[in-house]
Amino acid sequence: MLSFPLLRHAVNVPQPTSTPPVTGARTSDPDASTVERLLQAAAHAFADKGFHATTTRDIASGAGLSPAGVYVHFGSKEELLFALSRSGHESALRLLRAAISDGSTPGEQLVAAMARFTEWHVEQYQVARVVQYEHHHLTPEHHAEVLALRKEMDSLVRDVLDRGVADGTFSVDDSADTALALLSIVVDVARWYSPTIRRTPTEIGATNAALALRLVGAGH
Amino acid sequence: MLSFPLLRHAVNVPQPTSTPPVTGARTSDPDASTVERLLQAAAHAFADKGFHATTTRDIASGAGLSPAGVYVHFGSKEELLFALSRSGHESALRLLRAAISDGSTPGEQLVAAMARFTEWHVEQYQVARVVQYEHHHLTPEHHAEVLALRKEMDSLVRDVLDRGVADGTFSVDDSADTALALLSIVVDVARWYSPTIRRTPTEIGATNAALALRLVGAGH
DNA sequence: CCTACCGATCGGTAGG
DNA sequence: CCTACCGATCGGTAGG
Repeated sequence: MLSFPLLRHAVNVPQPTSTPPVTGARTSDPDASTVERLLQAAAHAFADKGFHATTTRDIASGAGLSPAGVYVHFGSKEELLFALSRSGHESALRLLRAAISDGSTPGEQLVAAMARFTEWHVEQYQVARVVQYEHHHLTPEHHAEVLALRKEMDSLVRDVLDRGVADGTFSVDDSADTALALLSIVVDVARWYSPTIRRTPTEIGATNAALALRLVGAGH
Repeated sequence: MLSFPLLRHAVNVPQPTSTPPVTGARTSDPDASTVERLLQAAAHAFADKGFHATTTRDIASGAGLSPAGVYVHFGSKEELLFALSRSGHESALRLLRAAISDGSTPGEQLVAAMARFTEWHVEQYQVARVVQYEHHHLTPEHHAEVLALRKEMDSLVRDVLDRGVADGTFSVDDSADTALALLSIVVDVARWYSPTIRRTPTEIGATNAALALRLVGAGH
């Protein structure tokens, strides 16, 4: 299991100092494993230019490798996208599940899910962009695998809404429509966010959590 | 001024019958002008595969032209994207302004803006996808021109919110954050919508308008 | 608006 | 994991 999408943790690990200095266009952490560097460089490039506009040479040089270096670790450019997309979806799903299990009421669960999922979209906005906007470029088989994970995210949110309606804390017209709108607010962060924006992940997460409570009629 | 982004109107115009039958991969209305057919074919292809994955040959054949036919009307692939993106932004802006001027109260204006802008994203989802997700591929000069139009859309929505707060019908914590969330709900339609979805544009528009009222504390 | 074409680039492979 | 390379494709142009 790749730890890559949760770089916040990896960054706090003690750093070996035996690595040669970074040269050229390398954009990824020189202390990470080669596969992790490739995934990081791919996330960077795919988020910035999109899958098709990114060349395997961009990714290779971003990871500090020769043009053919990608093919030592991945069979094709699409397989690299798949590895990145799948691990990104799995991280997001774990995060959502953890946030929901932290809350003891539907209101707390909704707030935790919106805040933490939003924070992830900000902190991992390059991975999030690939997760949300590049999965169409996968092969049909790989796409199907990722779509199953996406449906699971949707269900998790809808289930929180249904529990809140059942216990009377939420009031929504249609839980599927409302879940989609909640996810729209979060997913769209990956579109508009840029590192030049001053607001912190926590602030953006708190804003989206408050908006979510309004949307389910529990905003006061 | 191109009428292209409002095809609903063009389709109701009487059709001349002197046009030769459609052959090959043509995807656009054979009765439209060549420039309009190129813009239609480009919207189709850019929305489906993205700017970089689309070849000028895809667009040319979609419009019923030879591979070099694009360059009779546009200097480059990017100029074609710019023409499409600009006319799409202008249509969207006109639509938003018209919807807002139709309402006499902030509540009516918000409902009209959300419903009609959402309907546009559904009915013109290919143009909307290009408008919302492909503008990064423009040259810096063209990008700046389009960003000005995007800021104007944002201001229109924020102004409705501010008027509703001023007259006491809305209650929002921060009008900029709330305007962004409202636009997220609309823009995200271009991501998730597909023609296989059964709900009509009117239904989706009404749903988003109702969600918007909840978000501004006027949902009951 | 088309045919024919060019230079550049790209994904991927051979063979160390 | 690299050097060297190949076949295919692409954006764009010449010259009708």
